[in-house]
Amino acid sequence: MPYNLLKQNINNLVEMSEEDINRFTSYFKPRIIKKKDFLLRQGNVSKFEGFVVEGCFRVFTIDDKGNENTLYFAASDWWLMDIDSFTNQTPSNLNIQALEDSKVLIINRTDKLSLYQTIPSVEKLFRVMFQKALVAWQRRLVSNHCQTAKERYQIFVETYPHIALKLTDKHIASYLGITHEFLSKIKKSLN
Amino acid sequence: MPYNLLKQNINNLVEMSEEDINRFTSYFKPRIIKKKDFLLRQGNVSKFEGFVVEGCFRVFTIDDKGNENTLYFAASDWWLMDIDSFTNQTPSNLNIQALEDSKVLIINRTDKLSLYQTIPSVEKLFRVMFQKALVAWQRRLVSNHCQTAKERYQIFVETYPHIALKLTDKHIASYLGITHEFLSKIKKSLN
DNA sequence: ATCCCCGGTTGAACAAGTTCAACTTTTTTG
DNA sequence: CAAAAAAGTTGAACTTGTTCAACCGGGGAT
Repeated sequence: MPYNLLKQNINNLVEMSEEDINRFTSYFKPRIIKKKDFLLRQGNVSKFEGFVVEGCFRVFTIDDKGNENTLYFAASDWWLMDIDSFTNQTPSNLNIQALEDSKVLIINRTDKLSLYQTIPSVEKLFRVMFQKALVAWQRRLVSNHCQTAKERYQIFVETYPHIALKLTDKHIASYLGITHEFLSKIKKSLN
Repeated sequence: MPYNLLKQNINNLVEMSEEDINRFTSYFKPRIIKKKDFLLRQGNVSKFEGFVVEGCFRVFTIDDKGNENTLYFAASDWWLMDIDSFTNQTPSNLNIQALEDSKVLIINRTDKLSLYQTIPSVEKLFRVMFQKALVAWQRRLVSNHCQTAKERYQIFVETYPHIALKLTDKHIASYLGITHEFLSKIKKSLN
């Protein structure tokens, strides 16, 4: 039952009536994404938001110089969206790619926008979700400024050991904002 | 009329009835903060959220090694809060200090929490506000990973020329995540 | 089974940013 | 106004992280 995971996730964020939760989640459709396939490609306009039931995704952007930068990884129980493109219907700066065969629940934009209006607790759900995410992003920036790449690497693998297992060093390096060569040297220095 | 600026700011975020806006903003109390005084100190628990009417603030944290890191500056028309401490009532990691004599509108925690429940459009207001802020923080992290300090400095002064004028180089350096000595060398190289 | 492509490793030269210390200039305060 | 404090500058030595190029090894596609 993939919907149980979603419902549980919502329950951990806000108190919401059984009825509201059922109605809200009923708009999500399951979708299978094969390894290496894209849920969203840079340049396209995002029409959906997603919740990962199984598998793992990488959300990254490629800049003018061709550098890949990973914003975050989304494994089971994580949300997946390009807020900017979804909200403003502008071309996305993000790529969302499956790192392994994955299962997601998808809600489309039209449905979500109308649910904001018809189920007030959905506003609260996302207010709380964004609020939590904002704190995490602020912490990450400070961590980037105050800690060395080595420290950030250690904290990352300690904090997300299950996710780290699914990732190549290239992915981790692009998340930490360093080259994969340098990450290799960091790992060597840790022995 | 300081409340007009606040009302205008809200109107730019969401559509809200005259009545709701009036009721919501009526809970904000004006407060004067003198230059160098603190609206919040690291270690204390935040009981308020604020909106800057006049002046300028710096929101920063001091880490274990004694490094100051500036999360953001808040001049007129900006919101000012420690979301984490306000939400979870945990000791704050942030300092909020006035860089010049300033005027803010303050809402206390009890009032805000009850307004979330009594005025549904307040949920929406903050959902949209946090959503926008989240996009900005994601962009800032990518910018930090993909651009040099020199590039980030130039973009900062171009994007916020009016704020940059009020800041010392130390403040700007701690926002960019570099030492003030290095910022001095960057500025020299730009002549 | 084979090929090859991709991920990871290593080294050397280099660039970006830090540290510390000494000094000058500007701002604050009594 | 004077004195002191804070902000900014500069240089030299150092650390952190990058770039490029060469090499190794294993897993996927055919």
